[in-house]
Amino acid sequence: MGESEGSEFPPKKQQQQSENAYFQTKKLARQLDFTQGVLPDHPQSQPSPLQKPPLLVSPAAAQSQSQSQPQPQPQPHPQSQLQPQVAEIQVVPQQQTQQQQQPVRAVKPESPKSIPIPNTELKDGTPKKQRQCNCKHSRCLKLYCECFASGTYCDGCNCVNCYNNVENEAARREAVEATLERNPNAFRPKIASSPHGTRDSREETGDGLVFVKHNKGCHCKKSGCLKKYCECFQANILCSENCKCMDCKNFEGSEERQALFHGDHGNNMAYIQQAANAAITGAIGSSGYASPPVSRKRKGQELFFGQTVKDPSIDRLGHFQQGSHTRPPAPSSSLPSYPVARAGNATILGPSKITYRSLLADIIQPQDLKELCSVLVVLSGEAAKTFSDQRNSMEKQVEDQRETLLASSAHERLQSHKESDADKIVANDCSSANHADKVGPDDSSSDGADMPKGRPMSPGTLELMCDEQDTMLMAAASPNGLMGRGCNTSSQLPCGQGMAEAHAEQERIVLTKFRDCLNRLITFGEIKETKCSSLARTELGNQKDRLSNGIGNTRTGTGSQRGPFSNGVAKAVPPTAKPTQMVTSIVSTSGSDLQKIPGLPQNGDNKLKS
DNA sequence: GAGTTTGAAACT
DNA sequence: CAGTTTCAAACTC
Ligand SMILES: [Zn+2]
Ligand SMILES: [Zn+2]
Ligand SMILES: [Zn+2]
Ligand SMILES: [Zn+2]
Ligand SMILES: [Zn+2]
Ligand SMILES: [Zn+2]
Repeated sequence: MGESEGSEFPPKKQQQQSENAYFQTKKLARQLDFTQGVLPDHPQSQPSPLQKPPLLVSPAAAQSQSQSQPQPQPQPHPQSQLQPQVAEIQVVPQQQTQQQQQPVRAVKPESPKSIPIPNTELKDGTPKKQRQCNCKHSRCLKLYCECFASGTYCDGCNCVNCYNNVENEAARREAVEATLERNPNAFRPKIASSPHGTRDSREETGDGLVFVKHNKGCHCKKSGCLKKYCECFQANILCSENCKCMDCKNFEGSEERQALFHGDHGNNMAYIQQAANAAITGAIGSSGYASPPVSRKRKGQELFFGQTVKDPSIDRLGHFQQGSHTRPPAPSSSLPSYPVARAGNATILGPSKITYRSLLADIIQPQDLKELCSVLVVLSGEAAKTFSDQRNSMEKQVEDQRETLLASSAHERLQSHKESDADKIVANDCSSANHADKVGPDDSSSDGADMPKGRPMSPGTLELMCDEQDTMLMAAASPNGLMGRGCNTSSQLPCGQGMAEAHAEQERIVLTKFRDCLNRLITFGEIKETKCSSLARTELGNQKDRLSNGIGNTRTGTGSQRGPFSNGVAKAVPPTAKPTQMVTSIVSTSGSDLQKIPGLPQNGDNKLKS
């Protein structure tokens, strides 16, 4: 019992310090419905394969701005796919490498285990649910919590003493701040993309593939990076030079790795696990961690692929090693890419030029809007329903509708990108990045910006979408039965009066939600502003210095070769992800810097009031 | 479902 | 920054 109790909890320890702004959210929807009260609750409606719900705004911005991009990622296409929860990953476009691997999807949203399904009726076939956490001691306010880490509220989770919800927004906000303080990129997407221009290694280039890498890399010791314990593996990406894993078998050309996918057992997880175990065991057996590492594996690789990996440098750990152990922050690599990126991504806002960009730019993405619309629709329907008829059965209907709506929107999204399962990739950059050249030491690498989902939308677009909203509303409503059931209640109400009231209620709810949303946006902007300014101050000095040499430094020139050895890119093939798609999706957005902002501010002074 | 393993995140 | 502890998921049985 102790723990479970919830409410009280000792929260404290960490929280003392934090204060800052925080936000991030992914799912707007959830937020919007601020209430679970209103909605029946089920969170899940997640239509998309993506993980959690949608978000509207992204906080990333703050981060992004802050750092320039340390990383090299030039890349062009920011994508929007979603990715697993991995922490940070970068994607680079590349050529195809392996075809075979695709079978497995990297991210699988669902866990095999039993999840309590909140929703009930999901059809089996389609999973829609987003994943639910089972946190017991973190209050879902630490990155340990997948929900929190992904910027979403817990919804339908099995957590104990959860504070990651609207009701505990204040606490959550603090936690976010603290988290960001610790790691400004904490909520960033884990993936970034970059063009990989060179095809050096791969002969098989197809085109358009994307190279993805985890920004921070993994540090696995016993999994061989062939189990989901490994974030790289889980994200379906190859380990890269950013990884500090031991005895890594998650690289291109790895026999063990190939064995896992061989065939396509796409779904057959059991098989994969087994194979992974065999691989791991085998390796260990023969050499133990430290031993003669390379032997088997490498050989195999060479044989199979010959050149690819080649000598480079795989150290005993199986990594590429560049210099020697520590990863060279790769000066070269980081810098270089910059230029490339630009080239590749023409669309990006001007990296080089410093143009003014609204702090709020790109925060709202198309999908977000859709989500918002969907949510509002649902709310509206629900309100109407509630108002007119409070029968229990209705809940179900609403839910279904909601699910449907979300699903459709997600579906759309997907279609445009084509699959999504893979990951969210982001490109980098952004905006603020302007300063180009900064190269950070390495780590921060990320920076670039990754966004989790989608593309940014301009204000104009947003406006346009408003109309669409109406349309969507109607369209969505009628077909699904919102009208038929929920809405219609209002419209069909016998008396006009009831209807009017119902409409009033609907309007109230919708507007309220929207207001909340805007407030959040405001808060986000404020935060971003703050960060920006401080950043600017901080970096001004540095920048100057760099400028002098900086740009000039192009060691990289084209980027084609970034590193000493083949560009450092990782090994790469994303099995699941489809390269092409990714690329496509990525493109559109260039400035993705924002992440989602979770927070909902409700307090501010300048916030909108209803 | 209980128990173990694992590596990220948090903490010191 | 390294070493340790905490945590929740992945995995095993
Ligand atoms: Zn949680
Ligand atoms: Zn949760
Ligand atoms: Zn929770
Ligand atoms: Zn790993
Ligand atoms: Zn790795
Ligand atoms: Zn690895």
